[in-house]
Amino acid sequence: MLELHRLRTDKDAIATALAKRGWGSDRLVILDEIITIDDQRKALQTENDAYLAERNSLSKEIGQLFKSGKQEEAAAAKAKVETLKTKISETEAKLSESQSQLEAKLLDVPNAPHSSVPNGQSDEDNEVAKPWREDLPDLGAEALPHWELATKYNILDMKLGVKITGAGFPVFRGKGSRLQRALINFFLDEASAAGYEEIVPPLLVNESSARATGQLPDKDGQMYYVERDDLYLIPTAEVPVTNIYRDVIVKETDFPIKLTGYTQCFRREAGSYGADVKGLNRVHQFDKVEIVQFQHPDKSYETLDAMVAHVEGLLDKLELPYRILRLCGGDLSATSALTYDLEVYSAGQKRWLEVSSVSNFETYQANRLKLRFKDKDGKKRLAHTLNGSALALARIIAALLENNQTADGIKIPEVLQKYTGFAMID
RNA sequence: GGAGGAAUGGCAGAGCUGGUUUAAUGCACUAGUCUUGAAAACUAGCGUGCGGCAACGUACCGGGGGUUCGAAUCCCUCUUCCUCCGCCA
Repeated sequence: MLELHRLRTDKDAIATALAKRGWGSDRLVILDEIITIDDQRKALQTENDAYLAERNSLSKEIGQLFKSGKQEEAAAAKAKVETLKTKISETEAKLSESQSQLEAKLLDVPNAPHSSVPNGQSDEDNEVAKPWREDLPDLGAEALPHWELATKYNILDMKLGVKITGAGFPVFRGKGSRLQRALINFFLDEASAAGYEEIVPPLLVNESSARATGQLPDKDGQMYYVERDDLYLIPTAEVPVTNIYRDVIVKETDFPIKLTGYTQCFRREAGSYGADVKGLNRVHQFDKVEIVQFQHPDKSYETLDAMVAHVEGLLDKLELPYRILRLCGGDLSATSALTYDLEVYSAGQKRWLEVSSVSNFETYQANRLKLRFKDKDGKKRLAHTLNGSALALARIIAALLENNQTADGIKIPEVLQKYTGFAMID
């Protein structure tokens, strides 16, 4: 949620920023509507507070009158309070109505994109912030996509997943499973070495948590929901890990707070079709190591760069060709102010696969989380939150299989060999 | 799943036979005095949201609802924790 105060004082700048998301004047009227509702809300509260103050002081008087035995005067005062109570319930009803209107409207406003976010409608307008530094690998016409390699070496079985659960639930086996576990350990070790505290969080979260990180209400349909217990399966470790700091006021000196967590992730994602969703390209359950940081507002963009650099380091060590995209306004998620996507080139499918998304949410997420810090003057301010995948496994495996295929089998990158215990899938 | 007990400000902990509680007190924390420095002692400050330039007002004692002129305090309900029983990797 955008901060109301910022919206009131900096409306024009926010409107300009929202235009990058394709918001025209027809949609931007919501900003003025919000301010009008907020004005009403303030007036109602002032009115209601006055009634409450009067009731409180009358009630005290009544107490005194009873003590001194003045029953009749007490009865008269009671009658006065009685009429006040009707007014109070009226204004309170209006007040809560305008509060919920305000909140509903605020939830409809996405984050204001950062000044560097390019204009654009869709993923086709994303800007290549950093192209791959060399030529892309060309394995020729013989190169197989990962789903065929998986079958050839019996390391991944999508059909078995259909039998056990349904489409989009991969079953890894043998060296495929070992590779999966190796990648998780490699990513976690790298994150620890970079100063992130490792977290093992719950995989199911309650409604408050899903709301605080912004999955609810807008992405309701993307999460699996356990109705009987009113819990949601997490779509990313971001949700439980970030919620560690819900309703927390930290010290300024605590920054940066760096957390990492490996979890399985569950996404319903009403699928697309064809090659986009084939094999591991898009699945309902996948593994991901997430990195999360909470940072002082003055330093969050340095931190964003550092997080991107961390992910780049992982890809370099895995010897995978990648490029970095700066998402345009139309492709930016509602909560993000600036997002870099890292895409890996997968030589079997001859296409780029998104393996990481690193974002700065500025105060948008912290506002719902109520994650604050006390600054030097003792004033409470919202922190900036950032997160990124480091990395999502399924597509990394897809790219590793495709790019490293040889006539003798699939080569394991050197850095992973101490984790897998083998150098070749054959 | 069954029975009983509990939930108060960063922590500990009063209040809980309803009315100067605008929540005592201690610890921790912050600033100052003293000191060569530290400790101790002393002085002051020290929860959060909303409204207000401010004074101040208002709300919050696990969540929600109710009774009452008035609720931390009484009632209902939900959640969580503790003790005991049952089941269980």
